[in-house]
Amino acid sequence: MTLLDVAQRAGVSVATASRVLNGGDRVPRPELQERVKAAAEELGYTPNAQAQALAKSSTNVVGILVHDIEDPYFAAIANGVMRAADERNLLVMLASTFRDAEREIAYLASLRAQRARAAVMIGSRRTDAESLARTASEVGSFLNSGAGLALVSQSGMPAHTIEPDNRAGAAALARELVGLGWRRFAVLGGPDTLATARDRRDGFLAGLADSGLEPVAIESGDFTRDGGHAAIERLLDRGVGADCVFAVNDVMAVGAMSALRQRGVDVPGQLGVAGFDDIATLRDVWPGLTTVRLPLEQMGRRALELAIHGGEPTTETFRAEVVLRESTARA
Amino acid sequence: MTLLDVAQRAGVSVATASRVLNGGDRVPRPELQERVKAAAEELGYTPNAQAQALAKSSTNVVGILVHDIEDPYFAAIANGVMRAADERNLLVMLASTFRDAEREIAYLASLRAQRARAAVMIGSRRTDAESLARTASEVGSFLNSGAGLALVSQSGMPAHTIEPDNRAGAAALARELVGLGWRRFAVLGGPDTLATARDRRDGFLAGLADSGLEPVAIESGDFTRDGGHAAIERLLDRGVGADCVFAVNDVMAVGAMSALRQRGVDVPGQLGVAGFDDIATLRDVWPGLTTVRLPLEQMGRRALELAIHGGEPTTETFRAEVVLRESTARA
DNA sequence: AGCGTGACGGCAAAGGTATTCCGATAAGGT
DNA sequence: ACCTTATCGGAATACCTTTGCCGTCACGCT
Repeated sequence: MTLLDVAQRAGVSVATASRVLNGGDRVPRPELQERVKAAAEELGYTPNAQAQALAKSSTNVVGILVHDIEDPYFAAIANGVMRAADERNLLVMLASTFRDAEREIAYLASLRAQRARAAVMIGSRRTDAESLARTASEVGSFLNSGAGLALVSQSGMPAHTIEPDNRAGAAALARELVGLGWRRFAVLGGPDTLATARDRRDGFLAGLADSGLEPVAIESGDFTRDGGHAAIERLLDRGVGADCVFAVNDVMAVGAMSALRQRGVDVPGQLGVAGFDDIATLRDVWPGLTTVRLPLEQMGRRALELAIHGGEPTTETFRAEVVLRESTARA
Repeated sequence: MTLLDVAQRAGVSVATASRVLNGGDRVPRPELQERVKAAAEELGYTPNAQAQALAKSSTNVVGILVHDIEDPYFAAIANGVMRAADERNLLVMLASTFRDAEREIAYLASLRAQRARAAVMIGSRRTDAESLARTASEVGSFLNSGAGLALVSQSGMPAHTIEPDNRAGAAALARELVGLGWRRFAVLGGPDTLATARDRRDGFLAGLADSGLEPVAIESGDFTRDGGHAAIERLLDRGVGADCVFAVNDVMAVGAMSALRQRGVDVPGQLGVAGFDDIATLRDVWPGLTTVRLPLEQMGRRALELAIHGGEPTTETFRAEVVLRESTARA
């Protein structure tokens, strides 16, 4: 089961066997190749990846860190990373941090211990100063170990960064909605510590400001389906007279639509609803959700490319595109 | 950066350093522990996981194989596996096979090369004889290497198996629907090579047969949203007079509902729709989708437990539970 | 014929850690 | 005071592969 067994059975040295099976720079005589390959086949030999990694001091493992793999947003980006990894014959270690900064740091350390070639961290950066500092420290160690790193939606670290243009996308959405005739907007924001949520909210506000408008209400909630559900209920209870509501991501928007349905509020008849992300799984909800599309898979692909390529830290911005559907149609 | 560096800085041997950092059976004198820990801290030492694995000839890596991580069905199960892995301090290598049997086999071989402690394969078994045989062969090698293995929805291999009770769940759904007053059923089946799709279809037919009913039509399509969309269109074009349609999974059902909406067919007024899986992300579609709930996360958890526990091959069946919602409500 | 050159196989070291075994030291018992 | 035993640190070895280097052999050229 070891290379030695193969070599002995083929009647050659381990060096020769290794050279045959690796197809490296030096290739043994055809006859020996035959013998070694046959021996490996008969014995069902599988190289020990750990030993290879140790000998070569490099691996073909890359890591992906997501907050929650069940969230379709992360799944879509991770999918892009995995496709790119597959094309390069890289193995993927994927960790779900369950939105816990400690786990994120611990996993990054594990990846370093594994001598991973590169890692991609997906998720919104937090603005909580202390955990940010500890993450930054671990990121520094990781990069110091010689591995590549790319961040998605998480700038401020000395690594490659993929940044969706949340502000511009949200601003464009605001302008489109105003163009449709909506005027009295409410915003369902996320936690203030999530930069993504903030950027989208602020971008939307900026877009409104272009038309001299201000939102009639801003309500914050979790960045999840239930967060959107709860936030809109609070909004309705407060009785602000909005005619259109913008949720900073699709799952919040869907949660909000569900609450509206329970309360008998017609969408878009009584209230328009818009989201952000254009999650594929949610494209069939009714009424179709107006949203802002992000090229999630492509962002994942590119993140992996940057991570394994290394080099000077780069920031690449991906444009977002407004998608108008029935949930904001005007009569 | 190696253990030797730490040992030298602490003025002890590598053996002692290893013993301190690992907390094995023998524990050095407290004073030395202090010194070693301090040295490790100052140097920012990270053990080389490859070298550890080589020395111990065992790893703390487990693998997950899914067909498509973007499919919420797989994501939910994988999530359960990852939670269980996290609790046991295991690292997860996740591979998306993109529904390609070759990739699946190759990944399993990679996992073997990595000396993974265990693997969980999620996805419907195929009934294609040839690829089944090759998979079985690789599964045999994998188990032979001493690693654990559990399969979800994929019986017929000599490994632990987690089996959702597709037949019973579909049959129960059929009986409930009949109880509601539906009579003329159509079935949107999946590819015939997918055992999951077949079992659900056959279970549904058996449930109908209990009431002496037969479906008015069976139409097969891809196991995806688009598959459901296309299948129902073919059904409508053929003009079969169904009053209720059962799709063998939720994403197909949602695709079908979308097509019905485009064609102006009211759900459930003109046609009832039911699915299978109770995907969390789709619980907010409207009208609410009648479906059969599977404890997906729990199945994932259990799969990991069985995989790392090893022992004699077991089969555990998880019960499914009918969830009635608006998509099959009778006026 | 002699020498240089190139090709090719094998030996051995390196890569970092866990662990067995041995020697030394200290403690406890008679 | 001497012997036994327990304890603990360290040297050495095993884990498996890759790869630099050396020796050999054959071939071609002068």
